[in-house]
Amino acid sequence: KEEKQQQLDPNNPAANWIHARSTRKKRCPYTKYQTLELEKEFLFNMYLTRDRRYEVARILNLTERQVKIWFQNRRMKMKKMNKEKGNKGD
Amino acid sequence: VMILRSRFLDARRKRRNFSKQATEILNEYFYSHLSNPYPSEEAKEELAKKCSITVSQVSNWFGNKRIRYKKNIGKFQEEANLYAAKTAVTAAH
DNA sequence: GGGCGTCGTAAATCATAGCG
DNA sequence: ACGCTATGATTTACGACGCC
Repeated sequence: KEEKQQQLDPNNPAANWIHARSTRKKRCPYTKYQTLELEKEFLFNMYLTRDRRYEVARILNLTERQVKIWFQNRRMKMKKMNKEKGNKGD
Repeated sequence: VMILRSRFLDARRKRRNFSKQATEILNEYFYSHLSNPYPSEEAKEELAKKCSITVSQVSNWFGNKRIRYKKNIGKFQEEANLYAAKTAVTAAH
């Protein structure tokens, strides 16, 4: 394995679009249990109240921020699925 | 039965690689916009049409391409030169 | 003005198509 | 037939911006 962060030389056209988000938390896949419970909650309602968010986070051992973001992502996923559904049924 | 069930549940992941021609079109765009490989929504729609794939698939392709390119520029150098040359020839005519 | 909304994306990971 | 890697899709986590 090779290592690497190649230093982009100024000639490289790609020099500017590569920007590293240094302080971002690494993605960590949720367990089946966590995902299942989140899906159940989503089925109950797509938008969380502050109290529900607190409860769900506590029960699943996630932060409230993670739960909030999970719901945001889940709504985007639903929107995408509906859009593709617009074309025919196989 | 379990096999059929798993296939049904994971049907979304059923995929075929894109045609050689579609890949060609996407790569041409990518390498001719290397300084900013972020197609607008309209450009994505046009690429999708030309490649006979969906706009989401175009977005996925660019997302994967950008990250994989950046992770190992050396590995893509040959490909980059190939498309750069192709674009140059096209422009000349 | 803070907090949650969407939108587009990065990066990691998943699942498998396909090739040697 | 099989193992491996390339490839397309999905999953977390944010930044940027909007609205109330």
